[in-house]
Order: sequence, then structure tokens, then C-alpha cells
Amino acid sequence: MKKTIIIVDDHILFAKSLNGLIKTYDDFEVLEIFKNGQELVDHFNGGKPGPDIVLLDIKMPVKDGLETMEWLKENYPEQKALALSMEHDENYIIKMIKNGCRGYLLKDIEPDEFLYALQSVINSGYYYSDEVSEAMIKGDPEKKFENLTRRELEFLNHACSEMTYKEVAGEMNLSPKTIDGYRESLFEKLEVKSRIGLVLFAIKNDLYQV
Amino acid sequence: MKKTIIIVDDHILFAKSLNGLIKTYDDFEVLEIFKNGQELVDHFNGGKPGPDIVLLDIKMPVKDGLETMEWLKENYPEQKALALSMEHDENYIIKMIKNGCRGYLLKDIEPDEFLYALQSVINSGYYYSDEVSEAMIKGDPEKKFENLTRRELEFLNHACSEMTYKEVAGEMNLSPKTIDGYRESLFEKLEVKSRIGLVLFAIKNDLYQV
DNA sequence: GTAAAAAAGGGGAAAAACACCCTTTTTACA
DNA sequence: TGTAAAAAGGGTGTTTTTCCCCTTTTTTAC
Repeated sequence: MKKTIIIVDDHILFAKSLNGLIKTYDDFEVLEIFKNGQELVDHFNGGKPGPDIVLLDIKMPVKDGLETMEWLKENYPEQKALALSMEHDENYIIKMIKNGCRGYLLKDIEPDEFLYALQSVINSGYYYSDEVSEAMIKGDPEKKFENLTRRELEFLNHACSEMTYKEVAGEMNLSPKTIDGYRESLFEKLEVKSRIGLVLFAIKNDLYQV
Repeated sequence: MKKTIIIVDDHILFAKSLNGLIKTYDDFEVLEIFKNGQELVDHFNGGKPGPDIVLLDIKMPVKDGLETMEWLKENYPEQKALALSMEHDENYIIKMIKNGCRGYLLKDIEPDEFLYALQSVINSGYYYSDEVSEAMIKGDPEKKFENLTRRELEFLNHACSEMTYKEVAGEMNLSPKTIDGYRESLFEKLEVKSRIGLVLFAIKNDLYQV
């Protein structure tokens, strides 16, 4: 069965083109297109089921992406959502991620990468683009993870699962030995000594949404 | 250095006797005695440092234990607190624990057990009395952990640390093989297959305070 | 007062995680 | 265009975790 998507964006033209693009994907279909966050809230309040992924624009009239994401976190914390925006604004990115957003895409993303992002959210639960990890690293006020690389952040998320490292390696298309390297590097940087330590760090610092 | 305690209880006589009892302990001392939660809030708002443990009565005028615990969770989530009450009320117990309270003592507890509870909160971060685990099991609306025993709950908390199982066994004064048994039993009951799964379950269900 | 359940303990083997050593390739960037 | 950092990969061994079987003792419930 196809995975469902709801697009929330006031740029109708963009939303409809995106719908067209998604129609070319075998595994995804668009359920609804809403012009602002309030319409999404109404959808949920009407008792209708959420989609597999909500694509959320940031700048919108009535109820913008940030407010909508907050509402989702409060009311439907399990709902997966991806931010999809023109704004390459660190603060937005961080706020969205902290509110449980599973990734942040720029609207000039390549269709291939866009598809990969959708699949990644379905399979791994999130999609960290370079923009996201950079923003997280730069925007970290306490410099707790300033030294973490993009791949390390990605691995850290995968470590918060019941997969073995070998399975994580498969998921990330890497050799188990490479994963070994990330683990050791993170152990040192985060001053932990076990995978449990990694998981606790990730959760404490909102790098992984429980 | 002695570990510090603040008592919050409107029963002055009880609070002062408790202070007397604590004076006989080598490792603990009472910093302050407050008559209600508001006085504790004022203490914090005055910029004064929190104690190692707050002992919190439930039924109090002005600001009761539940409200105070909520305030602590919101403003000083790291602050360790123990509920200390006459009420053997399941709903109170669960609400307090969900708000990050590290344990729930009945006021008719034996002095020895009371000291053990204090030490346990300092060393392990919490103290689950029989009352607490029973209430948690009985009061669980979703029956997610109805079958968990007291010891399993206790072990589950210890599993959320970087200790090896051998170290956990030492902490709980049990043979590593017994710990093995708890683990296997929990894997089956919680439908997880690794220690990571245990940690994630505990955190998702507020059994472990991150 | 007995029966069941929980708690405690165990043997032995396989899988996973961890540690510590290392090399090569790719990328960023000054 | 050189160099540093990141990414990727490797060897070998130890420790920890996991699994599947089992027994005895203690607690709890009826």
C-alpha cells in the first residue's frame, strides 16, 4: 500500500507541482493539500487519520509551520512531519527539529534526494540533510555536540534502535568497520562508554525523538 | 560532605521530629523546613540552591505536593524529590512519579527503611517502594506493564545506565545470573530484544527520568 | 496449609559490543 | 595545490550481552 502524504503550503502552485512529482513515485500518494497549518489542525480535529508524512512549509498565513509543529508535538507526537521551506534559517531548523520534525528540506532539493528523504523518514524515522546537521552543530548553544560530524549524528540516531551495529551498517550502506569507527569516535567525544550511554545522550539532547 | 534535605510539610510537629531523626544520620542534614510548596518555590526563586533531596508532603495548604512536583519538573527537572505522605492513594502515587518524583514513602515507614530510601535516591536516583511499584502496575491504564514485578521494575531502571549487568547485580546485591533472569523475562514481556529496547521502553513510558 | 508464582541462582555456547591498533580515499578550504 | 579533516575500511582480541536450557528457595494467594 502506498504511503500517504499531506502537503501544507500556501504556495498553491508549488504544492500542486509537488503533488505531480509525487504521483510519479510508486510508493507515495498525496491525500490532501492544505493552505495553512490551521487546515491541518481542523483535519485532525475532524477525527480524520493522519498521513504517513506531513510536508510542512514554514512561512504560511494563519498558522505557520512552527506553530503547527508545536501543535503536532503536543497532540500527535507520533505524527511524522518534514519541514519543506525556502528559508535556510538556522533558528527555524533547530526549532522545528526540537519540536519533533523529522527533517528539514530546502525547496530547491533535487527530486531524487526528495524521494530519498521521504523513504528515509518512512524507514529510519528521520532525514538529516547537511543543512540540518550543520545548523544543529552551529546552533548548539552549549557546544555539547559541536564536534559531531554529519555521519556521526546520523549513526547516533540509528544507534537508538534495537538494530545491531551490523544492521545499522546495512541501513547506512557502510561497512560494519566504519560503524565501529563512528562508535569509538562518539564514545570519546560524548564521554560515554557504552551504546546505552549514546542512547541516553541522544535522548537527553533531543537528538532522538522518543 | 553531608547530603542536604529540605522538608516541605505543613505538619510542623512531624517535620521537626523528622529533622531530629535525620540529625542522627551521619550523611544527611536538613537545610530548611517549609510549610507548603509555595515556600519551596520562593526559595528557588530567591536564587538559592536546591538541596540534594526534597521531601514533599502531598496534602498541604496553598500549594500542595502535586502542584509543587509539577513546578519542580518544569523549572528544576534535575531536582530530586521524594513524596512523603499519609495518603496511600494510587492516583497520587502515579501522578507524582510521572512528574519525576523519585519515590513515594508512607509516613509510617521504619527509620531504617527511610534511611535506605534516602541513600537509594542519592546512589541510584530513585527509591521504588512496594507501594509505588504496585500502584504503577495496578494504575497503568494501558496495561503496558501490568505483569512487571517490583524487582523487574527496579532492574529496568538500573538497565538505563552505563553499568554492565554484572555491575547492576552488584548494585542490587544479586547474582549476575539473577539479573540474567530479569532481563530475559523483561525481553519477553516488553517484546524487545536488546538492552537498548529496554531503555527505550523505560523512557517512553516514564519509568526512567532522563 | 498447600499450590502457584516470584525470586534467586546456574551451565554452556553463540552473538554482539567494545578496544586498540592501523591504512586508504575523499572532501574541504586556505 | 597542498594539507588537514572526515569518511571509509581493516585485523585481532577481549568483554559483555544474549540465548536456551535448568534447579532451589522464598513469597504470595487462596
